[in-house]
Amino acid sequence: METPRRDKGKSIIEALDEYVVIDIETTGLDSRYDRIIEVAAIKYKDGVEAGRFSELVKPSSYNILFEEDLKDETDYLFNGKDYIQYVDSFITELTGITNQMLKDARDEEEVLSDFYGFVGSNSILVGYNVNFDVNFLYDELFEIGIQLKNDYVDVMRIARRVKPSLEHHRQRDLAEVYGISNDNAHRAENDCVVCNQIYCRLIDEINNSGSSFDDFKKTYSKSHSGIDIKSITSSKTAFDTTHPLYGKSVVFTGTLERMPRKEALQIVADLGGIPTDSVTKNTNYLVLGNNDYCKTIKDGKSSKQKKAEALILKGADLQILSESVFYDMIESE
DNA sequence: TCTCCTCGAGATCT
DNA sequence: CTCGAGGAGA
Repeated sequence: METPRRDKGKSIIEALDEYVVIDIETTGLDSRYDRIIEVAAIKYKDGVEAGRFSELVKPSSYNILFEEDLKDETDYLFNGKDYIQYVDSFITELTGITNQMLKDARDEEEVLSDFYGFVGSNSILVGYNVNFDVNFLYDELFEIGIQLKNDYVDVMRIARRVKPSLEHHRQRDLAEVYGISNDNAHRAENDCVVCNQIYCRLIDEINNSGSSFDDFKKTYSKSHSGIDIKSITSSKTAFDTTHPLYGKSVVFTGTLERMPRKEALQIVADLGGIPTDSVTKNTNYLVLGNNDYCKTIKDGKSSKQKKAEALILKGADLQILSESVFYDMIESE
């Protein structure tokens, strides 16, 4: 069971003059199972670098290999008892980071604590598909008692809008388009430098296009669903931690009878729950409103409900509630 | 037109 | 996750 990322910062579109570019390398793509192996952050102020942090990370967990798994191309360590592996050969190939390098690195608690100290709690983070990095960092910082709340600018999001004709919008593609050298790709510090150059070039391009960056921002402003889920936060600081909705991720489907969805989401937040708008493995409750009006739903079940039912079959910690049960829950405070 | 809600398709991070 | 397209209702 996982806990939702409470109070995680939100994705914003901004042309900042003060920010921190971040990048991490990890043992894989899945923040539930993989670990951070390198972190980097570079501060910029008014177009000038104002500090740099870059360090390898020794993960808190590793694989133990059996004798028969010791292939020539596999990079492993022998600690006197077991053959251990932080990273597999794919990651070593991709990043150039070896098990030997990680063995000599500081523990993740120390590095991440220093990293957060460098970045600060009020800075705005900039990165490429930076939600990936923020999720890993949120989870690993949370383990050492730090909550990462910084808002972040995803350069990839801007790149897609500025260069819609490009076939791909990977960091390396944008680097190529702008003629930015990318020799040390997939080392965190290098990727920060490259990401920053792409960010600056994109901003230049927007400002030179005849309209302002504010105009550019407006093309995002009308939120897609009508509800900006991240803007729903609780004004309270203390919660009843025994309330059934406390710490739970809640999703609504359909139209509620008694109140607009936005109001219901606000109530969830005020009870210490986490308002969410899509069903994932992290979802704890799905509240069913009325879907009668919606012709696209043929068999009476929304896609959210179907997804939730599938997750429940797989043993997820998720309950489907009727609207009235939801009202009972919020009134039993 | 604006608000609130839906589905489906398509990328990127290591 | 993000975005585009579209229904329903006021």
